[in-house]
Amino acid sequence: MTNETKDFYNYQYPSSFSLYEMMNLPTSTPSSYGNNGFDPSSYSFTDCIQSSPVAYDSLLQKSFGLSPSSSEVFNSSIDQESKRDVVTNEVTGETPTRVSAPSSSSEADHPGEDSGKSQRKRELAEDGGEENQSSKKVGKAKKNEEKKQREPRVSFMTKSEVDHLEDGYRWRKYGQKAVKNSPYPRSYYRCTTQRCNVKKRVERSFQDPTVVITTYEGQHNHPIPTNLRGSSAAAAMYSDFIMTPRSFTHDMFGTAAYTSNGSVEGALDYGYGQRGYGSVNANPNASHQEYHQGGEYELLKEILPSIFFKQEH
DNA sequence: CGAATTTGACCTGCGC
DNA sequence: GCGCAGGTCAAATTCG
Repeated sequence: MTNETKDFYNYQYPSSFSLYEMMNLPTSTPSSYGNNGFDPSSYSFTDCIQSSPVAYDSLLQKSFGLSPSSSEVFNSSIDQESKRDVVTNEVTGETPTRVSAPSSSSEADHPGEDSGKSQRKRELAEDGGEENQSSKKVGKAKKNEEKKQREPRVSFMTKSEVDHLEDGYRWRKYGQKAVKNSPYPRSYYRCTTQRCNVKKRVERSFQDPTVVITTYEGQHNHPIPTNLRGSSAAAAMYSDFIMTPRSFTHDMFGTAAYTSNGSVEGALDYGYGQRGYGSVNANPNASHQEYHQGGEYELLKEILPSIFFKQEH
């Protein structure tokens, strides 16, 4: 694996939480998350697992009717700023590598920057450049102020023939860029709902063109548009969705299904129709729901409405 | 005709 | 400071 490849994976999948936390097991590196007081073991999948204390493969089986041997497992992660520079290459299982926040996250670094940016651009056009310097300075000052915030990101890989998988939300494409060292472009989408600034990037893996890498950024603040709920079936028809937290994949499947290039294959029904905003999840424990408000768990529910949070009985 | 997509230009951060 | 790469804008174009 080349360095670029490693960078690629490190960028896409900075580890955010480990299997140990997810499974509520003791971890030897508890200090990893102590920087900002954010304890991922209190959020993310930990409680998902806790609320349904089964092994991941059992989770797959019970929740999705999948067996590890029949669904292809790739990676996903929840990206949290405080943990961004603690990175393990879960794909290769290589030694942890320190990776600084990538420049590609520049926009993510400055949510809400868009308006200022576009305003600046408009000013440039309208003023004929006379106010260029001042407007640039304003932009920079504004940037610094807003630099702290960064939307959490979740990325995962999906085996699919279509680039843009239907996930129940409405997206507007606002850009496309060629990706270095990849023949496949990266597409940029923004949620079309007003005041919802969730974005997602979609690109095809240059290593495995059958794999689509989707990165979500931010949290939806609205329900899924109801008139789209049925349409996801089409995407599910020819996509094998794989939802595997990055560390999860490595730690668990590194010794199990994931090792020998390990794949766990199968189709997964998106089933968005079951989902309601903030109301549907796999966790029958109401207190958990409250507990997760605003955490990664919520984010996951928003982003993956039916993958992990749907249970049919 | 409005909404969505395309695409070239532009902006920003980072590494050298 | 410069060049590169990622990310965004917005006019033009296409689509339904």
